[in-house]
Amino acid sequence: MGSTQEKPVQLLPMGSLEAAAECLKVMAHPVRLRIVEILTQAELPVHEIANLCDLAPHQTCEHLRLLKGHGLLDSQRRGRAVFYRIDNPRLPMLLECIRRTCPAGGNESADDRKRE
Amino acid sequence: MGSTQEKPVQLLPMGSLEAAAECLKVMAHPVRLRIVEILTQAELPVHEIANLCDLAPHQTCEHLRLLKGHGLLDSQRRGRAVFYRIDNPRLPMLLECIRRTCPAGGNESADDRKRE
DNA sequence: TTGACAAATCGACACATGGCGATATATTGA
DNA sequence: TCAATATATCGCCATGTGTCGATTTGTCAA
Repeated sequence: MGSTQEKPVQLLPMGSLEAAAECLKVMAHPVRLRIVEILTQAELPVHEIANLCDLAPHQTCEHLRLLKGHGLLDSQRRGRAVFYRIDNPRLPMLLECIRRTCPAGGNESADDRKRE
Repeated sequence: MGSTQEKPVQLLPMGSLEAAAECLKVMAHPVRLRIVEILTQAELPVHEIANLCDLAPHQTCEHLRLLKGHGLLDSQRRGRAVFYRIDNPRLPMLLECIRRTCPAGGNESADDRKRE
């Protein structure tokens, strides 16, 4: 230890890892992954998101609030509906990363599954 | 609902999202991100990893055990040392995703980020 | 104004998790 | 055998998180 010979190891600053961990922590939930996946493709109001996720509206709200509270989503009210959209470039990239590392490749739609 | 105008929404099967969330949950920790980052570049014994992470050996063990328990790492004993290495293709890709979405681009090491 | 709908918030609970000290196991060399 | 090094595990406690029911706020139409 403490050798003068530094290893050719290039490491990210700890602050970046902490920020990334924070983001991953928020995203480490199947429903929130689904929400972000949906919002990648469309800007939608809460009750539509809840519908697509098969989730109670007020639970959907809590997930959305958490995501927005971490600067991952943005919202805008139109009439009585509030539309959410993605507000962080890390999210689409993370989703792409997940798609590419899914067992089946993840590029195909869900039609080869019985559900949904 | 039931409109004839359905959106071409392609969603991953829920099982894939649950598996991905599980993986993200394990990786949502700055130290474990650091460990995986290190192991991306070299196969190392526990005490070296602990050293690079500035962490107590037995804490390093716990992180390694958690990662291994989820099939993300593999280990091999050589003498009295146990070497760990990455055993899941999702990890390098996740790290790459993090590097590319870091504020500064994340390609440079921490020591040449003094100015600007 | 009232009523209906949409979204958000609050309080409480069970449960999981991280961090820590202490201890246990495994391997090597004397 | 024993001691030293290297890993691994255990028990405890404080904290964080997910989930739920109930309630509140905001908006529109009549």
